[in-house]
Amino acid sequence: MITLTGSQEKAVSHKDGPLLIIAGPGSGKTRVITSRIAALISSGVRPYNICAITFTNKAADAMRQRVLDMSLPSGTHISTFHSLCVRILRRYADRASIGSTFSIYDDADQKKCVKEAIKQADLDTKSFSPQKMRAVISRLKNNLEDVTSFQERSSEFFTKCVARIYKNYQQILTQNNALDFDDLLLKTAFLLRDNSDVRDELNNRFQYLLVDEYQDTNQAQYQIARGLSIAHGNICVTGDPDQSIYAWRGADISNILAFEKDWPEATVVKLEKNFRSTANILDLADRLIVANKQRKLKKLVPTIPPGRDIEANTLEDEQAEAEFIAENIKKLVDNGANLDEIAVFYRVNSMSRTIEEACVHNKIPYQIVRGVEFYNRKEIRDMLAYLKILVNPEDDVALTRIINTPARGIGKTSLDRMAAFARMRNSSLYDAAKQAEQIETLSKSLKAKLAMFVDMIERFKTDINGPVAELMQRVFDESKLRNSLETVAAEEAHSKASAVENVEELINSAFKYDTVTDEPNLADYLLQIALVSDTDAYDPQSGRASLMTMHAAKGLEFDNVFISGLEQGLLPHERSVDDDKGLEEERRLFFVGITRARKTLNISLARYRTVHGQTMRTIPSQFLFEADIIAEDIRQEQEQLYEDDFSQAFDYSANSTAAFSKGQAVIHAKFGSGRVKEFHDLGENSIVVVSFNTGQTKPLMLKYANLTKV
DNA sequence: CATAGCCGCCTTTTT
DNA sequence: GGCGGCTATG
Repeated sequence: MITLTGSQEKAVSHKDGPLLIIAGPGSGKTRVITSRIAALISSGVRPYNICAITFTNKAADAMRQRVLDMSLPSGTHISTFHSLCVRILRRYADRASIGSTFSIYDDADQKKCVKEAIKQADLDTKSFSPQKMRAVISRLKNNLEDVTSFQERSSEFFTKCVARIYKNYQQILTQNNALDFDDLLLKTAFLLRDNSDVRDELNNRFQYLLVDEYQDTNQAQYQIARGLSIAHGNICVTGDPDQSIYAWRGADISNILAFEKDWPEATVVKLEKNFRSTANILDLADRLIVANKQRKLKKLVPTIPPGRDIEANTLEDEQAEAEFIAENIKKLVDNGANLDEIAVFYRVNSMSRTIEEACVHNKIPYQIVRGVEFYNRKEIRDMLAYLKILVNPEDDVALTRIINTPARGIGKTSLDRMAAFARMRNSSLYDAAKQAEQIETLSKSLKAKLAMFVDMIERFKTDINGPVAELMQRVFDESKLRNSLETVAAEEAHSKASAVENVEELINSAFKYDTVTDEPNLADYLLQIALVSDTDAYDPQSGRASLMTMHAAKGLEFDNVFISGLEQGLLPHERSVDDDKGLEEERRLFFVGITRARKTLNISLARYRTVHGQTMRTIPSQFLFEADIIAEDIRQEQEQLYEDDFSQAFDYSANSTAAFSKGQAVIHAKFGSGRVKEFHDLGENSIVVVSFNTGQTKPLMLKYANLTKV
């Protein structure tokens, strides 16, 4: 039997009208949401009329499971914003002026299209890098700025160029009958804004709206939530401004701060008690987060005794750190801990490898919760491109990818000729392939090859309505993709997890989809899989330790947590420290990491770390000092180190030509030119701190840095 | 048209 | 250090 606190009770039983739940970490927020769904249902609301929106698929799955566990009648819509938008857009495709069989483009597809858009605008990809332009366009879309409004707003040369790229990019997407991730939100927001009948219909369909992690909604998501509840005002949002860690993706913390202004009659419930972590852990989290100025004052109220002290340790390098973590995991297990209850967090995915190796070495079973690595594999993308073209023949990106994969003698020249033909006819590449006979520039043998290709695709197409796994198996075999992957694998027998196995894993997941879906079909499967990331594969009962980024850790909790890499440049990350906003978000990220831990928290850093092939002396994270975590240990060590450095530097530089003096202009192979800011002479371990012209300041180990004096 | 080899580019976090 | 894309060669 679960007892609710007074404020939880209030949040659960609140019925009509807007409700804002400000909930700190570990406050039982998810339980409150599910209980609220139950309360709504028992008061007579049909599950069908309830819509709950979560931040990740993983969270949606967990909530669905909880609803099941409570034996509630099914029918409640539970999904992420993106999945909900896909459903809405498919249903109202004509109203939104999009084809109902649209492809969803991810980052890599987007980048290809942006590159093409830059070329079409006669701009060079050096001054306008596809990567950057992609990010700029993404940001514009998240802020609901469409091509027209951006064009009107741009007056300077640069922004005008961006506007042209944006326009071309959007045109390319339309031609391919494709939407990118951001379009899913933007098109839905505009659909709701511009069509009162659609809005009314959806308000009637979803009479109660719940949005979790509201602090991480961006402008587009905000407008969707508002549009979906404007008629009835039955919108319940939960969030914690201190856990906002997606501003880089357009998340707007003011959405939650302004909720009471949007809905003046809103009921506000605060859940401040923490039922998760020991008082020691919460103390630390509190000490850290008070440094943030952009926040509403809030204190974590512990309900659990102090427990174990927070551990903090400095290790020699990242291998030693990983080894240290692995050994401590072993100790925990020896003392009876369950591996499911152990997690290692880091700032960037690339740090997983060292820790993974240490786990292997120490025979610790582990699972890595990665971003999108699986779906970024070449063989997976190839396979999915085959499937996409079956559903959406307009998808030129998919067709370009597979028309000669595996090699079937249709090279770049032929593709260019087809593209010219397609442009003339204003048709797709696949259409050009179909009409190959009429393309005069193509040789006879090419026409035959294209006919065979088209024939194959058309044969696959007959099976798109029905179970997916079987079709995928066929495509894999008959396209000869399997064959070509096997050949490659045979040549390099030592290759990693084989490409064939990866595709088979994909087919397995499709088989699962077939079994749990009422009317499985390829179009539906592709839309679903486009929104799935590896992160969703996290299995809370795998019997293995979990390795993940702090972003991926959002919403999870573990008895024992390790946080690694507490170093300047890493946490806070160097790309985030330019302004206070970025720094505060990094602080919140660390806050999220800390508050995942129930019982023990183990923080670590390395003195030396090799990043991108450069071994560098690290500087302990400012957060350690701010939160007064390892005051003595590290502070003493730091002071000692710097004293040693300076005295030696003084002695050494007096009679050495190798020494770098302050202000010396230098050139570095990677970072370009800069000036020496500090020089710590430690013999062969000397460190030069250089402030580069790029604006970055880096401590470099002399023996690795390969610096040239100018 | 295919292949191999080289160059240059990027590398924060994710739906 | 890894990948995609480009170029030179067969």
